This record gives sequence, C-alpha cells and structure tokens, in this order.
Amino acid sequence: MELSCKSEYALLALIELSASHGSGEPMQIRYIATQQNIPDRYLEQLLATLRRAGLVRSQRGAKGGYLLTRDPWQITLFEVVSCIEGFEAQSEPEKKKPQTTEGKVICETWREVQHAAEAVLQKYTLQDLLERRNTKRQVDIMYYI
Amino acid sequence: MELSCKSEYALLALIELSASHGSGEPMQIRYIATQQNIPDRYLEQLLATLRRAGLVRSQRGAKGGYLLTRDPWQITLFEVVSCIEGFEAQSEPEKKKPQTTEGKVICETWREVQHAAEAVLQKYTLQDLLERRNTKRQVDIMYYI
DNA sequence: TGCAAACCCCAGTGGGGAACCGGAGTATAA
DNA sequence: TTATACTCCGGTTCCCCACTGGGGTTTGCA
Repeated sequence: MELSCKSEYALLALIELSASHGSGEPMQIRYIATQQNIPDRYLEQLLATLRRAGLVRSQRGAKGGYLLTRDPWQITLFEVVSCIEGFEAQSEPEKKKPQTTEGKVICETWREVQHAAEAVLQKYTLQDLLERRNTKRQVDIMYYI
Repeated sequence: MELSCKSEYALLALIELSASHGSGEPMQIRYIATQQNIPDRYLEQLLATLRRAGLVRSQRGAKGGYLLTRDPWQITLFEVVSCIEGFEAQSEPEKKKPQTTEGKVICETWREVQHAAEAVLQKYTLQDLLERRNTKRQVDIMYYI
C-alpha cells in the first residue's frame, strides 16, 4: 500500500519532462535530479527502464537528454507505475502454488483490491498531475502576496 | 500492490477461526497451521499481533487456543490487514519531508489510490470470505460428482 | 580533430524488513 | 502434578530497495 521511492521518483521526473514537452528540447538527468533532488545515478536507471518501456526516448551526446515519446495526456499513471514496479508478466506458468480453497478466495478478493487501485491510476495522466501542480503553484503565489 | 505473506496467513487463520466460531471451542495454532500449511512458529507471532489488536483472544493451557472476540461479520478485512501491516500511526510529527510541489501532488494522488483500495477492504468481512469459501466448496463437490 | 557533455551498462553494497526457528517461561485442564 | 497449550524474546537467513562506482559509447561544438 506504500508508494515506492522508485515510482515517486519516476513520476517526478516525468512531470518535469511533461512541463517542458512543448519546447521539444531534451532535458538532462542532472537537471531533473537537482530540481527534484533525486540521486542522479539512481534516476538514470529509472529513466533507462522508462526508455525500454517506450515512455521516453533519449538523445545521446552533448546537448542530449530525455523526451517524452507521447504527449502528457496520453500517458496514464498506471503505465508508469506498472512499468517501474514491473508487475506485468505474472502470467508465466511458474507461480502455481497449490493453495487451499481459502487461499483462492483471498486471492480473488485481493485482485478486486488491486483492480480498484489500478482504476484510479488509469484515470489520471501526466497532464492531470501537471495541471494540479500548476494550480497548486498559483495558490502558493496567492498566499505569498 | 502485492499481498504480503503475513496478511495472507493472518486472513487464512481468521477464516479458519470464523468457521468454528459457532462452537465456542478454542482452536490451536498447530491445527490452523497444518490445515493451511503455514509455519506454526510464524503463525504464532501473527496471532499474537492480532491478539494485541483485540481481534482474537487466547486461552492458555491444555485445551487452549484462539477465539475471535467478535462475530465474523463484525470484522472487516481492512481491520485485519491494517493491524498486521501496521499502517496506523503515521500521524506522528516526524515524517515531514520538505517535498516539492510536485511531490505533494503525487502524494495526494496516491492517497486517492489507497483510499480506493481501502474501500474494498472495508466492505468485506470475514463472514463474506467464509461464505465465498463455502459456495466454492459446493462447486468443487459438484465437479467431483 | 579533440574533447567535454551527455547517455549506457553492469556490478556492486549496505541496511532493513520479511520469513522463520529455538528455547525458556507461564497458565490451565485433567 | 503433569502434559498441553500459549507467551515472550531473541536470533538467523534471505532478499530487495535505494543507492554508488566504474567503466564504456555517442554526439555537438570549438
């Protein structure tokens, strides 16, 4: 039930990328890392995972960095956390524990819990997070004045 | 998003206790453990946690064992997993990380996910699990014939 | 052409928690 | 009184998360 550090970092980075997505300029790991203070060598690995999943693409060399492959409203939070957390591929034919009837009942019920959680993650996109951040910033400015 | 072994064991044990709750007879750790094949010394610790949380009570000595303190329909799955997983007491004034605006947005969104999951756990009781087990057993018997 | 800036890959480490085991102690029914 | 159960406290093993390091390779630019 806890949000892992990994997923949080990934989401933070993707929000940052979403914000500058209009410009078409790639954004560097170093910049994102200092901006959200995430350990940069760690963020590098997360971005590599996101790249392999096709959510971002990278530009190597000087003036390189990362870019979203799709627009922010086309990327759901579910895609992000499921690729980072890696909960696909449990359809492999190895996890067959000979469980009791009670075990099956619990398992089914838990699937219902998971489904409810995933439904929430499905309905939000990076765009939504970005907009919420922007309105929140507006509020902060109002208080500041 | 994964159901921990701990919670699964605890739920299995509580289903077992629910099944015999009408009799008023206490049920031994050993019996539950072999029935659901759970390591018995481990189950002991889980039951101790449940006892401290007030979900079960214990009868020491010969012919002792564990009993539910309430009827099965009065115990929600949420109570069980939250006391086993121990996610209460984060209202302590220590977890205040100076997070960015983006961090807060993610945090709020995640809370919504948690809330959706908890809602499912709130609506089911041990009674429900027990009934689902019973109907499932009926089905198994039908197939057997 | 050189070189620095960026990404890429792989291999660790260490700290903490999950899962589990053992043993000595205590309460209780028979 | 004794066998049977729970109780308490500690230790162990294993694994994974978060993080670090040390090599690369690719690329823009002076």
